[in-house]
Amino acid sequence: MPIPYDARGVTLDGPCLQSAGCKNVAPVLNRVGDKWSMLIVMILSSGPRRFSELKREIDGISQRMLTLSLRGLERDGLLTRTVTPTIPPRVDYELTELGISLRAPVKALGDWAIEHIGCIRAAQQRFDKVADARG
Amino acid sequence: MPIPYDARGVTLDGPCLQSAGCKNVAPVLNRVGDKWSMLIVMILSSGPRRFSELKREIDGISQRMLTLSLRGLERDGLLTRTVTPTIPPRVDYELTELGISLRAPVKALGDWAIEHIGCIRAAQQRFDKVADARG
DNA sequence: CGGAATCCCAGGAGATACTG
DNA sequence: CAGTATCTCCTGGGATTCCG
Repeated sequence: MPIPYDARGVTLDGPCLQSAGCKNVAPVLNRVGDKWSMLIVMILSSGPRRFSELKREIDGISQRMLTLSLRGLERDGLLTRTVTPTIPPRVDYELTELGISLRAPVKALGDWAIEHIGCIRAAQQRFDKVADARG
Repeated sequence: MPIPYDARGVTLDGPCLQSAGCKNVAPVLNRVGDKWSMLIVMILSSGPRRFSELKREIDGISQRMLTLSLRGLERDGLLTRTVTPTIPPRVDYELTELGISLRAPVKALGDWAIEHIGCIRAAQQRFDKVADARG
C-alpha cells in the first residue's frame, strides 16, 4: 500500500493526532462553512446556471461575494466556469464530479441540522435565559 | 446589557428563501465551519476535558477563542460545562448526546475531505498556475 | 485555574462606479 | 452581462492585563 497522496507533507507528530487529518480537513471545512459556497453547490446540483441566474436565486448575496465564492469553488475544482464570448458575454457555472461528490456529506450535515434544529434552538433559549437572568 | 459573545449573532430569520430548510441549516453550517468548534467536538468525543487540557491539545488556539468556541458549543447544546468550585477552580467540558450525534455527519465530511484533498490541491495548483501566467 | 475586559489591527464584506 | 476596482465600514481574533 503506497503512502496516500494526501498524507504528504503532513507532520504526524504533536500532541494531537487528529490535528494531522485536521490540517487536511480544515480548508474543506472552511469552504463548507462559507456563508454562500454550499448554497451555490446545492443550487448547481440541479443543473448549471449563469452568473445572473445565481445572483437572482441567492437572495442577499452581493455581486462581489458571488464572484469571490464562485472563484473559490472553481479554484478548489468543485465547479467549472465556461465563458461564451458573445455580446453580451455569457458565463455558465457547472458542478464537476468532485463538486457533485460533495453533495452527499453536505446533505448528511443538512439532514442532521434539520433533524436537530429544534433541540438546538431550545438549548439556545435556555442558555440565553440564564445569561439574561445573570445580567 | 449587550450580549457579549456573538451568541445572538445567529440569525434564524434571514432572507434565506428557496429551500425552506436553508435557514435551519445555515447556523449549523456556520458552527461547523467555525475554525475550532469541530476540532473541539472531535477531541471531546474521546472523553471530557478540562479547559487547560483543551488549550494544550489544540495547537494555536488562543485563550479567548477557546472560551468563545466553548460558549458557542454550550449555547447550542452540544456540550456541557461543569464547574467545580475548588481552589483553584476546575471546569470540565463534555459532549452531550446532541454533540455526540454530530460526530457522524462531521466525520463523513472529514472523510470526504481526506479522500479528495489531493484532487483539491491539484485543482488549486492548476488554477493558481493559470492565474499566475496571466499576471 | 479559568476566565473577563480591554486594546488594537488585518482582513472580510457591502456599496458604488467603471469596463470589455 | 459579467465582471473588476476602489472605498469604506465592520468584525474576528491575537495579545495583554486583571480578577475570583
